[in-house]
Amino acid sequence: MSERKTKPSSPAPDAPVPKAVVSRLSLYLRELQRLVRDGHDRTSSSQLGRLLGFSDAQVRKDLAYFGHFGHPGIGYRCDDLIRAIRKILGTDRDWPVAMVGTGNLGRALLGYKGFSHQGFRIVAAFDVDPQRVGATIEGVRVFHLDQLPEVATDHKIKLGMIAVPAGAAQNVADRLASAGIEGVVNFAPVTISLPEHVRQVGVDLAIELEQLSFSVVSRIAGNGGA
Amino acid sequence: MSERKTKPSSPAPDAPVPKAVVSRLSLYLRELQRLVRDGHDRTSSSQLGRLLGFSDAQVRKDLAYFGHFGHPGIGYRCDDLIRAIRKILGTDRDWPVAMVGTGNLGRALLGYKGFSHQGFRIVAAFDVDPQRVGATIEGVRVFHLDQLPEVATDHKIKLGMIAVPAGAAQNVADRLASAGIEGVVNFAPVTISLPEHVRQVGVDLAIELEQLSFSVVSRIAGNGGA
DNA sequence: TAGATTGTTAATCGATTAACAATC
DNA sequence: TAGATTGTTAATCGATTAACAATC
Repeated sequence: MSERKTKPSSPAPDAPVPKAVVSRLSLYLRELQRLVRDGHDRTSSSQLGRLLGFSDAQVRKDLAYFGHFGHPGIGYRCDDLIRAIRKILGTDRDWPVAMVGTGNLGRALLGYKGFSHQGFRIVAAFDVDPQRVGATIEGVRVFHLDQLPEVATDHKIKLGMIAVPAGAAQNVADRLASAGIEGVVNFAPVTISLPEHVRQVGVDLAIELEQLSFSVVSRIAGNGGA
Repeated sequence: MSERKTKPSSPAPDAPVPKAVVSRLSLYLRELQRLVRDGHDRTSSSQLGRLLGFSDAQVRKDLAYFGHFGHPGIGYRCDDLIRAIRKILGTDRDWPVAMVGTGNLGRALLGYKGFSHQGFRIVAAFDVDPQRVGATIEGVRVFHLDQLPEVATDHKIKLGMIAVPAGAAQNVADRLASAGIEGVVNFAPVTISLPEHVRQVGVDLAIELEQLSFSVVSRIAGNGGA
C-alpha cells in the first residue's frame, strides 16, 4: 500500500504543504521576477530571504517541500526557479476567469493589468442589472448572471471572482458552484459557504485596514504590534 | 522592575499577540455585526467558531488574550463583544486615510462603501498626473502628491493606501513616511521598505489568485490543497 | 584548495486543541 | 438542581531556526 511514485525524498512522503509556505512561494516568485527584470541571473536563499524579511533557512525549507531546485555552492538560477514555482502554483498555464459584479470594484479589477502576467485572464463579466448587461468594459463582455452556466462551459472557466454587495454574495457563490467553477476569490465582506470541493480565498479590504489600525495603535501602546 | 499595571491575568504578563489572532479578531467582528443585523443579542464561542470554521476553544483563547468579555454559562453579548473588539483593533475611532494613486484601483477604492463602517474615511487622494489633480472623485479631492505633507497634517491623516504602478510604489512609500504617516496598505505588487516605526500591510491581488490556483491544482493532484 | 551555498536533520519555539474547575 | 458555557492550564501538534555534511 501507499504507492511511492515519482517524487524523491523531501520532508515526508506526502507532507501536506502548510498554507503559509504557499503564500511565501508567491512572494519568492514576485521577487525572482523582479530580479530577472533587474538583470540578475541567479540568487541565493539568503538574498531572497533578505529581500523579503525571512531567514535563509526558511527559504530553503519552503522550496525543499517541492523538490531540489538549487545548486550547492552556487545558489538558484532565477529562471529555473521561476519556472518551478509557477508550475507548483499552477500559473504555468492559462486560467480563464469569470468576474461577477461590475460595480466599482468589479470594474477596477477588470482593468487591472497585474493578473495577466500570471496567466489569469478575465474572459467574461456578469451582472444582474439590465443597465450593465450587454456592455463591454475594458474589452470584457458583460453577461446576465443567468448565462453563467453556458458561458462558463464555453470558455472553460474554472475560477471566479465575487465583487457584488454582501447581500448577494452567497447566491452568487451557489451559482458559481453549480456552474462547475472550482475556485473562488470572494471580495464581498461576508463569509460564504461553498461545496467542499470548491476552493476559496477571501479578500476583505476593510479587514486589511483593521489589521493596520491594530498594529498602529498597539505600537503606541504596549508595542505588541508588528 | 517590570511594572504590572492594570490588566489582570491573561496568558502572560504582556504576551505579544500572534498576528493570526488579530486577523481572526476581524472575522469575529464581521460575524458579530452580521449576527446583530440578523437580530441576535448573544452568541457563544461554539456558534462563532462554527460560523467561521474554527474550534470553540480557539475563539475563547483568542479573546482571552485581551480580557474577559464573556459570561460563564451564558456566552457573549454581541454588542459588548463588538465594542470590545473595535477598541482592541482601534476601530472605535475615526481614521482619516490618504489614497495615493487614482487609476483604476484607486478610484474603485475611493468609491468603496465598506471602509466607513469601521471608521475609515478617505479624506484626500493624491496623484502626479496633471489631468487628474484638481478633480473630485466620489466626493474626494485629488491633490498633487507634492501637497501630501500639508494635507496630511491638516487632516491629521495617519494611514495611507498605495494604489500606484509598481515602479512608483517605493517613492510613494518614502513620501508617506516623511509626511508622518504611521501605517500603509500597499496594493502595488512589489515589496516596499519603510522605516521600522511605520506599519504596513500588503495586498497583492494577483497573489490571491495564485493561492487559489495552487489549491485548485493540488486538490486534483495529491490533495495537498486547502 | 578554500569559500560558498544547498538540502536535510535535530532542536527550539509557538500555536492549537483538549480538558476541566469555576460560574451562571 | 442540571445544563451550559466561560477562562485557563496542560498536552499535542506544527512550524521555524540552527547546525552541518554534502556539493560545487
